Amino acid sequence: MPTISDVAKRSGLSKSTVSRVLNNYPHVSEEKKERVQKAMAELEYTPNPSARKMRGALTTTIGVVVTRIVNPFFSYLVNAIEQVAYEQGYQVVVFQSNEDQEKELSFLQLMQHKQLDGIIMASIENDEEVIETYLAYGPIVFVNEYIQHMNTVPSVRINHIAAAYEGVMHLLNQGHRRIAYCTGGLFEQQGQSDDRNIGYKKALAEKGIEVDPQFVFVNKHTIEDGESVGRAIFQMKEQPTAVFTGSDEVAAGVIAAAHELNQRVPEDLAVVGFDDQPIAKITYPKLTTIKQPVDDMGRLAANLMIEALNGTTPTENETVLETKFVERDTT
Amino acid sequence: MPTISDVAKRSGLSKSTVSRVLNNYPHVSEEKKERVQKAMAELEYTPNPSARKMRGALTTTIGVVVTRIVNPFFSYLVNAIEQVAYEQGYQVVVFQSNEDQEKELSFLQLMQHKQLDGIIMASIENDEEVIETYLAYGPIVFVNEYIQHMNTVPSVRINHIAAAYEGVMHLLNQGHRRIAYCTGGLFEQQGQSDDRNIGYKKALAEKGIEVDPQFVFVNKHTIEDGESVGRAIFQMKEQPTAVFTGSDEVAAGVIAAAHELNQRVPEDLAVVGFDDQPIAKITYPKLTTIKQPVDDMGRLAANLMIEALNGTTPTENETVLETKFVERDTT
DNA sequence: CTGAAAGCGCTTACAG
DNA sequence: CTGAAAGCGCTTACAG
Repeated sequence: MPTISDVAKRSGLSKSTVSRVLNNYPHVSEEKKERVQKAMAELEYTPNPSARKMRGALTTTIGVVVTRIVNPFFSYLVNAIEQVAYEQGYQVVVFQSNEDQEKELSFLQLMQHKQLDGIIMASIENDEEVIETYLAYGPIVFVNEYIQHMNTVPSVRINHIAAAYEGVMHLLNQGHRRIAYCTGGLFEQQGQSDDRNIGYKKALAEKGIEVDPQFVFVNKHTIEDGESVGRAIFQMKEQPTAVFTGSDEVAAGVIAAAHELNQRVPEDLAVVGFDDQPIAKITYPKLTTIKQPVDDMGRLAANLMIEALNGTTPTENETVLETKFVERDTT
Repeated sequence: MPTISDVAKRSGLSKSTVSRVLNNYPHVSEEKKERVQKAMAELEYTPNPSARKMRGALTTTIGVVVTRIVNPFFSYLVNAIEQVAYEQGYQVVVFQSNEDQEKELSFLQLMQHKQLDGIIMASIENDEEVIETYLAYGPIVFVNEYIQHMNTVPSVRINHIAAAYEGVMHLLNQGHRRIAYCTGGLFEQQGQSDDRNIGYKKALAEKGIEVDPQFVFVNKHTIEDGESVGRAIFQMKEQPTAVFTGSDEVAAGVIAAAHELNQRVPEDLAVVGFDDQPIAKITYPKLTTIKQPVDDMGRLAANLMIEALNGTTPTENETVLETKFVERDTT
């Protein structure tokens, strides 16, 4: 591997000068600049990133934390972030926390030694106080998740309350009164994860309907989870006539369970998904769902990060994107 | 950030000694070792990875190249690799090539400056000669894809020929004679990507059936691709009665098209997928497919890589895993 | 505009 | 068993 000294020797100039053209330092004469560039090309020289980092230079690497990359929502989000980052000359490295606080912490730590310039968090396991500590080492951007009232970190997200409200209200307007509800989190909790719950409760309350605890399913994420929810529903004495799920995958599982038990969707059970992933179009019937602008979210988060890295103070500290109710055939 | 000098000062020893305990160097007295460890703990010292890399030390980072992370096959593969790597103290960073040679090349280059210890390639865009060059900088392992007769790089894969043969033969045995075929690649080409084509042709040949070029769809990857394939099939004068697809996603798209056009699966068109991804269970009817042992593939590839990094010559240079034909309701 | 020198935080012969 | 010193490949004041 050729080093900066090799380039200096070959061009007959000093390492300082080579370094200056490498970093687009303004005051280098055109002539020497060309000599250096010629030498770099001939030697196929590429700077050693480790050496640069040690000098405190930027790494042009952005970290993205997600819970699980096999979740399509996250893989599409990462994809969008990567697109923007790549255009701007940044590399992105993806970290799976698996909802493990310790793991997430170890990723945050990578900023300390300049292995990462900044971190985009699409999931949050640690507390506000902990995360705040790492702000000293580089910018952090929240996307998808956020922490309420924490304005030291810019966030990009959707209005979960409104999205859930809209979905549930759609079912109510269709005449449904017994509406089951699935969430990936818990039903009684604090912070952002409670937003969809609030939307559900709000819609019900407006119609004077009380929440039936039996109809609430917590901690549901996968197709399998959805299947078991479906089976549970169809076994109930007083069955719900509709279910609002937290993700297209759970919804797809519910529909699969309906087929299994020879129940009709939407006649016996209406189903609303969340996300509008590709699978929403291959369930049968096709899934009514709430479209998240996942590409926009990723792109905006990436842009916010790059702005922060360039020292620009972000114009928006809290970007809330619109969701879109997509009516298909399961309602 | 505390440095090695801080630890040396605090423990009253030299940097050399600190470095030795850091690297588990054998000849350090128990007493000094403890003093160093105490100082490290008190200072919350963590070594600077950039400085270590510059000295040529391992980075304990493994790169994984895939075409697109939004492809579930790849996200599950990455997930499995990461699990093993994490247990062994390695970090993995994922690279999307988007089937771009240049991009892939830039990832390979990261080994040159020790940013990456080794690379697991789940997709291959560059030629054998190019890839071979980078072997000088670190180990490479192929998983999923491979290059025929290239025995300088260990590979983990399935027998694509046998898998496709089995799927097509299943249809033939059911009496189908007009069997369409979708591939993610081309139909006439060389190397590994041709393997499934060979299996298809072989099965047909055994029954004395000629390939109908009209029935061959190339370059199909997504659900949307599958839908257009389905529409094309149902428009044909002499329709195929079955289709063997290259992925569950394409198969799901075909099924969606069938629903749209009021055609029955499998009565009007039998469908076989490939991969056995989660979506295979939520199509209606449930998808008959070929299960790839994606977790095993990922785990084995990761283990091969770690062995290579530890200087062990791998026992197997070419690991071929079994696929499993999973009959559900679309055939 | 250009170069010599110091230093980033480590590791590793070389002595002892 | 332990330490002083050199060096990995860069960047950046400091002079000129």
